[in-house]
Amino acid sequence: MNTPIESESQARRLTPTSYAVLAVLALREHSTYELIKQMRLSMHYIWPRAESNVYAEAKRLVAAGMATSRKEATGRRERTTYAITDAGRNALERWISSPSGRARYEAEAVVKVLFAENGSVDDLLASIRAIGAEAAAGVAHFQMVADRYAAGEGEYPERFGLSSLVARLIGEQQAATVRWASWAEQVVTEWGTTSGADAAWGVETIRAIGRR
Amino acid sequence: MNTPIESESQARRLTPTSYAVLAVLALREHSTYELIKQMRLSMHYIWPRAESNVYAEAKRLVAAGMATSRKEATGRRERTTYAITDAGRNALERWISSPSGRARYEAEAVVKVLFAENGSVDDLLASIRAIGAEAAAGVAHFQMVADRYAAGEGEYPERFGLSSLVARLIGEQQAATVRWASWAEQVVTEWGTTSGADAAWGVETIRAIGRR
DNA sequence: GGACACATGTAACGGGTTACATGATTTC
DNA sequence: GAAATCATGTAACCCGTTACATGTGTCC
Repeated sequence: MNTPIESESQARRLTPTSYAVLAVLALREHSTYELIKQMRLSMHYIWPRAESNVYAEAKRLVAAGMATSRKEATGRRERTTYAITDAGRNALERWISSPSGRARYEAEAVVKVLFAENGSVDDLLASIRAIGAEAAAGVAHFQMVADRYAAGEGEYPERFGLSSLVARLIGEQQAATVRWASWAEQVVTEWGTTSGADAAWGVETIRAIGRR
Repeated sequence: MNTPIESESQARRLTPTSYAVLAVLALREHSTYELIKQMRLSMHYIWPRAESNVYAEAKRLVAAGMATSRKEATGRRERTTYAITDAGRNALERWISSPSGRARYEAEAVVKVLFAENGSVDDLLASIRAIGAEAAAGVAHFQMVADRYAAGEGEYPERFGLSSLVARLIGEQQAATVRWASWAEQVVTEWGTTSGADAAWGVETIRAIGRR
Protein backbone atom coordinates (compact mmCIF):
# COMPACT_ATOMS: atom_id res chain seq x y z
CA MET A 1 0.00 0.00 0.00
CA ASN A 2 2.61 2.49 1.05
CA THR A 3 0.25 5.37 1.56
CA PRO A 4 2.17 8.61 1.76
CA ILE A 5 1.93 10.31 5.11
CA GLU A 6 0.81 13.86 5.63
CA SER A 7 3.28 16.64 6.34
CA GLU A 8 2.60 19.68 8.46
CA SER A 9 1.66 22.37 5.95
CA GLN A 10 -0.35 21.70 2.83
CA ALA A 11 2.82 20.53 1.12
CA ARG A 12 2.42 17.49 -1.03
CA ARG A 13 2.42 14.05 0.49
CA LEU A 14 5.79 12.42 0.38
CA THR A 15 6.21 8.83 -0.72
CA PRO A 16 8.65 6.29 0.74
CA THR A 17 10.82 7.10 -2.26
CA SER A 18 10.94 10.71 -1.09
CA TYR A 19 12.10 9.65 2.35
CA ALA A 20 14.67 7.29 0.92
CA VAL A 21 16.24 10.17 -1.01
CA LEU A 22 15.89 12.42 2.01
CA ALA A 23 17.66 9.90 4.21
CA VAL A 24 20.61 9.85 1.82
CA LEU A 25 20.69 13.65 1.92
CA ALA A 26 20.68 13.45 5.72
CA LEU A 27 24.16 11.87 5.47
CA ARG A 28 25.56 14.86 3.60
CA GLU A 29 24.73 16.92 0.53
CA HIS A 30 24.83 15.10 -2.79
CA SER A 31 24.77 16.02 -6.45
CA THR A 32 22.04 14.22 -8.36
CA TYR A 33 24.49 11.76 -9.80
CA GLU A 34 25.99 10.96 -6.42
CA LEU A 35 22.46 10.50 -5.16
CA ILE A 36 21.81 8.00 -7.90
CA LYS A 37 24.99 6.10 -7.20
CA GLN A 38 24.15 5.94 -3.53
CA MET A 39 20.59 4.78 -4.20
CA ARG A 40 21.87 2.11 -6.56
CA LEU A 41 24.12 0.75 -3.85
CA SER A 42 21.88 0.92 -0.85
CA MET A 43 18.31 0.74 -2.11
CA HIS A 44 18.53 -1.71 -4.97
CA TYR A 45 17.34 -4.71 -2.97
CA ILE A 46 14.84 -3.02 -0.69
CA TRP A 47 13.30 -0.12 -2.60
CA PRO A 48 14.27 -0.32 -6.27
CA ARG A 49 13.50 2.69 -8.46
CA ALA A 50 14.47 3.84 -11.94
CA GLU A 51 17.33 6.31 -11.86
CA SER A 52 15.49 8.97 -13.79
CA ASN A 53 12.97 8.99 -11.00
CA VAL A 54 15.59 10.28 -8.59
CA TYR A 55 15.88 13.47 -10.62
CA ALA A 56 12.16 14.06 -10.33
CA GLU A 57 12.08 13.13 -6.67
CA ALA A 58 14.84 15.57 -5.76
CA LYS A 59 12.90 18.37 -7.42
CA ARG A 60 9.77 17.37 -5.55
CA LEU A 61 11.68 17.52 -2.28
CA VAL A 62 12.76 21.07 -3.03
CA ALA A 63 9.19 22.04 -3.94
CA ALA A 64 8.05 20.58 -0.62
CA GLY A 65 10.66 22.56 1.30
CA MET A 66 12.48 19.43 2.44
CA ALA A 67 15.67 20.18 0.53
CA THR A 68 17.50 23.04 -1.15
CA SER A 69 19.26 22.90 -4.47
CA ARG A 70 22.37 24.68 -5.68
CA LYS A 71 23.79 24.78 -9.20
CA GLU A 72 27.44 24.62 -10.05
CA ALA A 73 29.15 24.49 -13.41
CA THR A 74 31.37 21.72 -14.70
CA GLY A 75 32.54 23.00 -18.03
CA ARG A 76 29.47 24.11 -19.91
CA ARG A 77 27.18 21.74 -18.07
CA GLU A 78 25.42 22.44 -14.86
CA ARG A 79 25.38 20.16 -11.89
CA THR A 80 22.70 20.38 -9.23
CA THR A 81 23.57 19.63 -5.64
CA TYR A 82 20.91 19.02 -3.00
CA ALA A 83 20.99 19.48 0.76
CA ILE A 84 18.44 18.60 3.42
CA THR A 85 16.62 21.37 5.34
CA ASP A 86 15.52 21.39 8.97
CA ALA A 87 11.98 20.74 7.83
CA GLY A 88 13.37 17.77 5.94
CA ARG A 89 15.04 16.37 9.03
CA ASN A 90 11.87 16.76 11.02
CA ALA A 91 9.81 15.02 8.37
CA LEU A 92 12.37 12.23 8.22
CA GLU A 93 12.17 11.67 11.97
CA ARG A 94 8.40 11.56 11.88
CA TRP A 95 8.47 9.09 9.02
CA ILE A 96 10.87 6.78 10.86
CA SER A 97 8.45 6.47 13.76
CA SER A 98 5.32 6.05 11.62
CA PRO A 99 3.80 2.70 10.60
CA SER A 100 5.08 1.20 7.37
CA GLY A 101 3.31 0.01 4.26
CA ARG A 102 3.27 -3.68 3.52
CA ALA A 103 6.24 -5.39 1.95
CA ARG A 104 5.82 -6.38 -1.65
CA TYR A 105 7.49 -9.12 -3.59
CA GLU A 106 6.94 -9.56 -7.30
CA ALA A 107 8.64 -12.11 -9.50
CA GLU A 108 7.57 -12.91 -13.03
CA ALA A 109 9.47 -16.19 -13.01
CA VAL A 110 7.51 -17.36 -9.97
CA VAL A 111 4.24 -16.61 -11.76
CA LYS A 112 5.48 -18.84 -14.55
CA VAL A 113 6.14 -21.63 -12.09
CA LEU A 114 2.60 -21.31 -10.74
CA PHE A 115 1.13 -21.59 -14.22
CA ALA A 116 3.66 -24.04 -15.60
CA GLU A 117 0.92 -26.34 -16.91
CA ASN A 118 0.78 -24.03 -19.93
CA GLY A 119 4.29 -24.97 -20.98
CA SER A 120 6.80 -27.82 -21.00
CA VAL A 121 8.76 -29.34 -18.11
CA ASP A 122 11.86 -27.72 -19.54
CA ASP A 123 10.19 -24.32 -19.36
CA LEU A 124 9.40 -25.02 -15.73
CA LEU A 125 12.96 -26.08 -14.99
CA ALA A 126 14.27 -23.00 -16.77
CA SER A 127 12.13 -20.73 -14.58
CA ILE A 128 13.27 -22.52 -11.43
CA ARG A 129 16.91 -22.20 -12.45
CA ALA A 130 16.48 -18.52 -13.29
CA ILE A 131 15.01 -17.88 -9.85
CA GLY A 132 17.92 -19.70 -8.24
CA ALA A 133 20.56 -17.95 -10.35
CA GLU A 134 19.24 -14.50 -9.58
CA ALA A 135 19.18 -15.25 -5.86
CA ALA A 136 22.69 -16.70 -5.99
CA ALA A 137 23.91 -13.50 -7.63
CA GLY A 138 22.35 -11.56 -4.77
CA VAL A 139 24.12 -13.67 -2.15
CA ALA A 140 27.42 -13.21 -3.99
CA HIS A 141 26.86 -9.46 -4.15
CA PHE A 142 26.61 -9.14 -0.39
CA GLN A 143 29.73 -11.21 0.09
CA MET A 144 31.57 -8.76 -2.16
CA VAL A 145 30.30 -5.88 -0.11
CA ALA A 146 31.60 -7.60 3.02
CA ASP A 147 34.99 -8.06 1.37
CA ARG A 148 35.17 -4.35 0.59
CA TYR A 149 34.48 -3.41 4.17
CA ALA A 150 36.85 -6.08 5.45
CA ALA A 151 39.53 -4.36 3.37
CA GLY A 152 38.58 -1.04 4.95
CA GLU A 153 37.30 0.35 1.67
CA GLY A 154 33.60 0.75 2.35
CA GLU A 155 31.82 4.07 2.68
CA TYR A 156 30.34 5.16 6.00
CA PRO A 157 31.89 2.35 8.06
CA GLU A 158 30.26 3.80 11.18
CA ARG A 159 26.86 3.02 9.64
CA PHE A 160 27.83 -0.44 8.56
CA GLY A 161 26.10 -2.04 11.54
CA LEU A 162 22.71 -1.02 10.17
CA SER A 163 23.67 -1.82 6.60
CA SER A 164 24.69 -5.33 7.52
CA LEU A 165 21.51 -5.85 9.51
CA VAL A 166 19.63 -5.23 6.26
CA ALA A 167 22.13 -7.19 4.18
CA ARG A 168 21.64 -10.13 6.50
CA LEU A 169 17.88 -10.04 6.00
CA ILE A 170 18.01 -9.85 2.23
CA GLY A 171 20.87 -12.33 2.11
CA GLU A 172 19.00 -14.91 4.16
CA GLN A 173 15.95 -14.51 1.95
CA GLN A 174 18.13 -15.07 -1.10
CA ALA A 175 19.87 -18.01 0.51
CA ALA A 176 16.48 -19.56 1.24
CA THR A 177 15.59 -19.01 -2.40
CA VAL A 178 18.76 -20.69 -3.59
CA ARG A 179 18.05 -23.73 -1.39
CA TRP A 180 14.49 -23.83 -2.70
CA ALA A 181 15.65 -23.74 -6.32
CA SER A 182 17.93 -26.74 -6.02
CA TRP A 183 15.25 -28.65 -4.13
CA ALA A 184 12.57 -27.71 -6.68
CA GLU A 185 14.77 -28.60 -9.62
CA GLN A 186 15.27 -32.07 -8.22
CA VAL A 187 11.59 -32.55 -7.42
CA VAL A 188 10.40 -31.49 -10.86
CA THR A 189 13.06 -33.57 -12.57
CA GLU A 190 11.72 -36.60 -10.72
CA TRP A 191 8.17 -35.70 -11.74
CA GLY A 192 9.08 -35.56 -15.40
CA THR A 193 5.88 -33.57 -16.04
CA THR A 194 4.46 -30.25 -14.84
CA SER A 195 1.85 -32.04 -12.75
CA GLY A 196 3.60 -34.88 -11.04
CA ALA A 197 2.31 -34.50 -7.51
CA ASP A 198 -1.02 -34.91 -5.76
CA ALA A 199 -2.67 -32.80 -3.09
CA ALA A 200 -1.30 -34.90 -0.25
CA TRP A 201 2.25 -34.24 -1.41
CA GLY A 202 1.44 -30.53 -1.56
CA VAL A 203 0.11 -30.53 1.99
CA GLU A 204 3.25 -32.25 3.25
CA THR A 205 5.44 -29.83 1.32
CA ILE A 206 3.80 -26.77 2.81
CA ARG A 207 3.80 -28.22 6.32
CA ALA A 208 7.55 -28.69 6.03
CA ILE A 209 8.11 -24.95 5.66
CA GLY A 210 10.49 -23.55 8.26
CA ARG A 211 11.63 -26.97 9.50
CA ARG A 212 15.40 -27.25 9.55
CA MET B 1 15.96 8.29 -38.89
CA ASN B 2 12.98 8.95 -36.69
CA THR B 3 11.25 7.23 -33.87
CA PRO B 4 9.40 4.07 -34.83
CA ILE B 5 5.71 4.66 -34.84
CA GLU B 6 3.51 2.05 -33.30
CA SER B 7 0.99 0.91 -35.87
CA GLU B 8 -2.47 0.81 -34.45
CA SER B 9 -3.14 -2.63 -35.85
CA GLN B 10 -0.21 -3.87 -33.79
CA ALA B 11 -1.58 -5.10 -30.47
CA ARG B 12 -0.09 -3.46 -27.44
CA ARG B 13 2.65 -5.22 -25.59
CA LEU B 14 1.25 -7.38 -22.81
CA THR B 15 2.58 -7.07 -19.30
CA PRO B 16 3.14 -9.89 -16.81
CA THR B 17 -0.13 -8.77 -15.26
CA SER B 18 -1.84 -9.50 -18.56
CA TYR B 19 -0.43 -13.00 -18.63
CA ALA B 20 -1.34 -13.61 -15.03
CA VAL B 21 -4.99 -12.82 -15.81
CA LEU B 22 -4.75 -14.84 -18.99
CA ALA B 23 -3.41 -17.84 -17.11
CA VAL B 24 -6.39 -17.72 -14.77
CA LEU B 25 -8.69 -17.58 -17.77
CA ALA B 26 -6.88 -20.61 -19.20
CA LEU B 27 -8.31 -22.63 -16.29
CA ARG B 28 -11.90 -21.79 -17.26
CA GLU B 29 -13.94 -18.68 -18.00
CA HIS B 30 -14.40 -16.25 -15.13
CA SER B 31 -16.54 -13.24 -14.37
CA THR B 32 -14.51 -10.20 -13.38
CA TYR B 33 -15.27 -10.71 -9.75
CA GLU B 34 -14.26 -14.37 -9.84
CA LEU B 35 -11.10 -13.27 -11.56
CA ILE B 36 -10.39 -10.87 -8.74
CA LYS B 37 -11.03 -13.50 -6.10
CA GLN B 38 -8.72 -15.90 -7.87
CA MET B 39 -5.99 -13.30 -8.25
CA ARG B 40 -6.29 -12.40 -4.60
CA LEU B 41 -5.74 -16.02 -3.63
CA SER B 42 -3.01 -17.00 -5.99
CA MET B 43 -1.13 -13.86 -6.94
CA HIS B 44 -1.09 -11.90 -3.70
CA TYR B 45 2.40 -12.98 -2.69
CA ILE B 46 4.06 -13.14 -6.08
CA TRP B 47 2.46 -10.49 -8.29
CA PRO B 48 0.29 -8.18 -6.17
CA ARG B 49 -1.99 -5.76 -7.99
CA ALA B 50 -4.88 -3.50 -7.05
CA GLU B 51 -8.21 -5.12 -7.76
CA SER B 52 -9.45 -2.27 -9.90
CA ASN B 53 -6.56 -2.97 -12.20
CA VAL B 54 -7.99 -6.38 -13.04
CA TYR B 55 -11.02 -4.72 -14.59
CA ALA B 56 -8.80 -2.66 -16.84
CA GLU B 57 -6.56 -5.59 -17.66
CA ALA B 58 -9.45 -7.81 -18.74
CA LYS B 59 -10.60 -5.11 -21.13
CA ARG B 60 -7.11 -4.76 -22.53
CA LEU B 61 -6.98 -8.50 -23.14
CA VAL B 62 -10.19 -8.30 -25.16
CA ALA B 63 -8.84 -5.34 -27.14
CA ALA B 64 -5.72 -7.38 -27.89
CA GLY B 65 -7.77 -10.36 -29.08
CA MET B 66 -6.57 -12.58 -26.26
CA ALA B 67 -9.97 -12.96 -24.63
CA THR B 68 -13.65 -12.54 -25.39
CA SER B 69 -16.23 -10.97 -23.10
CA ARG B 70 -19.87 -11.76 -22.62
CA LYS B 71 -22.45 -9.82 -20.62
CA GLU B 72 -25.16 -11.35 -18.51
CA ALA B 73 -27.68 -9.73 -16.22
CA THR B 74 -27.98 -10.29 -12.50
CA GLY B 75 -31.02 -8.26 -11.56
CA ARG B 76 -30.55 -4.83 -12.99
CA ARG B 77 -26.77 -5.05 -12.95
CA GLU B 78 -24.63 -6.47 -15.66
CA ARG B 79 -21.91 -9.00 -15.10
CA THR B 80 -19.08 -9.46 -17.59
CA THR B 81 -17.60 -12.88 -18.11
CA TYR B 82 -14.30 -13.43 -19.90
CA ALA B 83 -12.97 -16.42 -21.80
CA ILE B 84 -9.55 -17.04 -23.34
CA THR B 85 -9.17 -17.26 -27.14
CA ASP B 86 -6.83 -19.48 -29.15
CA ALA B 87 -4.61 -16.47 -29.76
CA GLY B 88 -4.58 -16.03 -26.00
CA ARG B 89 -3.47 -19.60 -25.40
CA ASN B 90 -0.70 -19.22 -27.96
CA ALA B 91 0.51 -16.00 -26.40
CA LEU B 92 0.46 -17.64 -22.99
CA GLU B 93 2.61 -20.53 -24.16
CA ARG B 94 5.10 -18.18 -25.74
CA TRP B 95 5.27 -16.14 -22.56
CA ILE B 96 5.91 -19.21 -20.41
CA SER B 97 9.00 -20.07 -22.45
CA SER B 98 10.35 -16.51 -22.63
CA PRO B 99 12.92 -15.01 -20.24
CA SER B 100 11.53 -13.34 -17.13
CA GLY B 101 12.00 -9.90 -15.70
CA ARG B 102 13.93 -9.53 -12.48
CA ALA B 103 12.32 -10.20 -9.15
CA ARG B 104 11.58 -7.16 -7.06
CA TYR B 105 11.26 -6.80 -3.34
CA GLU B 106 10.23 -3.56 -1.72
CA ALA B 107 9.66 -3.01 1.96
CA GLU B 108 9.27 0.38 3.55
CA ALA B 109 10.01 -1.02 7.01
CA VAL B 110 13.37 -2.33 5.80
CA VAL B 111 14.27 1.11 4.47
CA LYS B 112 13.55 2.43 7.94
CA VAL B 113 15.92 -0.12 9.44
CA LEU B 114 18.65 0.97 7.04
CA PHE B 115 18.23 4.62 8.04
CA ALA B 116 17.44 4.00 11.69
CA GLU B 117 20.04 6.54 12.82
CA ASN B 118 17.37 9.17 12.17
CA GLY B 119 15.16 7.79 14.93
CA SER B 120 15.24 6.11 18.32
CA VAL B 121 16.16 2.54 19.20
CA ASP B 122 12.50 1.91 19.91
CA ASP B 123 11.61 3.01 16.39
CA LEU B 124 14.18 0.55 15.08
CA LEU B 125 12.82 -2.26 17.23
CA ALA B 126 9.30 -1.43 16.10
CA SER B 127 10.31 -1.70 12.45
CA ILE B 128 12.05 -5.02 13.07
CA ARG B 129 9.01 -6.40 14.87
CA ALA B 130 6.69 -5.20 12.12
CA ILE B 131 8.80 -7.00 9.53
CA GLY B 132 8.71 -10.17 11.60
CA ALA B 133 4.98 -9.97 12.28
CA GLU B 134 4.11 -9.55 8.63
CA ALA B 135 6.26 -12.51 7.67
CA ALA B 136 4.78 -14.63 10.45
CA ALA B 137 1.30 -13.85 9.13
CA GLY B 138 2.43 -15.06 5.72
CA VAL B 139 3.74 -18.33 7.11
CA ALA B 140 0.45 -18.85 8.98
CA HIS B 141 -1.51 -18.12 5.83
CA PHE B 142 0.15 -20.94 3.91
CA GLN B 143 -0.44 -23.35 6.76
CA MET B 144 -4.14 -22.52 6.58
CA VAL B 145 -4.13 -23.17 2.87
CA ALA B 146 -2.52 -26.56 3.52
CA ASP B 147 -5.21 -27.34 6.10
CA ARG B 148 -7.93 -26.60 3.57
CA TYR B 149 -6.42 -28.94 1.03
CA ALA B 150 -5.79 -31.56 3.67
CA ALA B 151 -9.53 -31.42 4.38
CA GLY B 152 -10.22 -31.88 0.67
CA GLU B 153 -11.69 -28.40 0.34
CA GLY B 154 -9.19 -26.67 -1.93
CA GLU B 155 -9.90 -25.62 -5.50
CA TYR B 156 -8.08 -27.28 -8.40
CA PRO B 157 -6.46 -30.04 -6.32
CA GLU B 158 -4.88 -31.41 -9.49
CA ARG B 159 -2.86 -28.20 -9.76
CA PHE B 160 -1.88 -28.18 -6.12
CA GLY B 161 1.55 -29.60 -6.86
CA LEU B 162 2.55 -26.39 -8.64
CA SER B 163 0.79 -24.20 -6.09
CA SER B 164 2.66 -25.80 -3.23
CA LEU B 165 5.96 -25.47 -5.06
CA VAL B 166 5.36 -21.72 -5.06
CA ALA B 167 3.98 -21.73 -1.52
CA ARG B 168 7.11 -23.47 -0.37
CA LEU B 169 9.31 -20.79 -1.93
CA ILE B 170 7.41 -17.87 -0.46
CA GLY B 171 6.97 -19.68 2.85
CA GLU B 172 10.69 -20.35 3.20
CA GLN B 173 11.45 -16.71 2.43
CA GLN B 174 8.99 -15.65 5.09
CA ALA B 175 10.35 -18.18 7.56
CA ALA B 176 13.84 -16.80 6.96
CA THR B 177 12.45 -13.33 7.61
CA VAL B 178 10.86 -14.44 10.88
CA ARG B 179 14.15 -15.96 12.05
CA TRP B 180 15.97 -12.78 11.07
CA ALA B 181 13.52 -10.61 13.00
CA SER B 182 13.97 -12.41 16.28
CA TRP B 183 17.74 -12.43 15.82
CA ALA B 184 17.79 -8.72 14.91
CA GLU B 185 15.57 -7.80 17.82
CA GLN B 186 17.97 -9.44 20.22
CA VAL B 187 21.03 -7.88 18.62
CA VAL B 188 19.63 -4.36 18.66
CA THR B 189 18.39 -4.76 22.22
CA GLU B 190 21.93 -5.62 23.25
CA TRP B 191 23.26 -2.60 21.37
CA GLY B 192 20.92 -0.25 23.17
CA THR B 193 21.52 2.34 20.42
CA THR B 194 20.99 2.48 16.67
CA SER B 195 24.73 2.27 16.05
CA GLY B 196 26.06 -0.34 18.38
CA ALA B 197 28.27 -2.33 16.03
CA ASP B 198 31.48 -1.71 14.14
CA ALA B 199 32.49 -2.68 10.62
CA ALA B 200 34.15 -5.92 11.74
CA TRP B 201 30.90 -7.10 13.28
CA GLY B 202 29.11 -6.26 10.04
CA VAL B 203 31.56 -8.24 7.98
CA GLU B 204 31.13 -11.26 10.24
CA THR B 205 27.35 -10.89 10.11
CA ILE B 206 27.24 -10.89 6.32
CA ARG B 207 29.70 -13.76 6.02
CA ALA B 208 27.40 -15.83 8.21
CA ILE B 209 24.58 -15.62 5.64
CA GLY B 210 23.38 -19.03 4.56
CA ARG B 211 25.27 -20.91 7.27
CA ARG B 212 23.05 -23.28 9.20
C1' DG C 1 41.21 11.11 -32.50
C1' DG C 2 38.01 7.34 -31.63
C1' DA C 3 35.99 4.75 -28.35
C1' DC C 4 34.00 4.35 -24.13
C1' DA C 5 32.56 4.99 -19.58
C1' DC C 6 31.04 8.56 -16.63
C1' DA C 7 27.91 12.38 -15.77
C1' DT C 8 23.48 14.96 -16.26
C1' DG C 9 19.54 15.46 -17.45
C1' DT C 10 14.26 15.88 -20.29
C1' DA C 11 9.86 14.08 -22.48
C1' DA C 12 6.03 11.32 -22.88
C1' DC C 13 3.29 7.66 -21.82
C1' DG C 14 0.71 4.34 -19.22
C1' DG C 15 -0.01 0.98 -15.59
C1' DG C 16 -1.34 0.98 -11.13
C1' DT C 17 -3.00 3.42 -7.37
C1' DT C 18 -6.58 5.67 -4.43
C1' DA C 19 -11.12 7.24 -4.13
C1' DC C 20 -15.76 6.97 -5.22
C1' DA C 21 -20.41 4.89 -6.32
C1' DT C 22 -24.07 1.75 -6.19
C1' DG C 23 -26.72 -2.81 -6.81
C1' DA C 24 -27.61 -7.45 -4.90
C1' DT C 25 -27.71 -10.82 -1.08
C1' DT C 26 -27.41 -12.54 3.45
C1' DT C 27 -27.75 -12.07 8.40
C1' DC C 28 -29.86 -10.97 12.74
C1' DG D 1 -35.76 -3.68 7.88
C1' DA D 2 -31.04 -2.26 9.01
C1' DA D 3 -26.54 -3.41 8.44
C1' DA D 4 -22.94 -5.91 6.77
C1' DT D 5 -20.90 -7.99 3.04
C1' DC D 6 -20.61 -9.55 -1.55
C1' DA D 7 -20.50 -8.04 -6.27
C1' DT D 8 -19.42 -4.77 -10.07
C1' DG D 9 -17.65 -1.38 -11.71
C1' DT D 10 -15.73 4.10 -13.18
C1' DA D 11 -12.65 8.23 -12.86
C1' DA D 12 -8.62 10.69 -12.24
C1' DC D 13 -4.20 11.37 -10.86
C1' DC D 14 0.73 10.58 -10.64
C1' DC D 15 4.75 7.87 -9.85
C1' DG D 16 7.69 5.27 -12.24
C1' DT D 17 8.96 3.58 -16.54
C1' DT D 18 11.18 3.61 -21.18
C1' DA D 19 13.37 6.18 -24.52
C1' DC D 20 16.00 9.84 -25.91
C1' DA D 21 19.80 13.51 -25.91
C1' DT D 22 24.16 15.28 -25.12
C1' DG D 23 28.43 16.91 -22.43
C1' DT D 24 33.04 15.58 -20.31
C1' DG D 25 37.08 13.18 -18.90
C1' DT D 26 40.34 9.45 -20.03
C1' DC D 27 42.59 5.68 -22.12
C1' DC D 28 45.10 3.76 -25.92
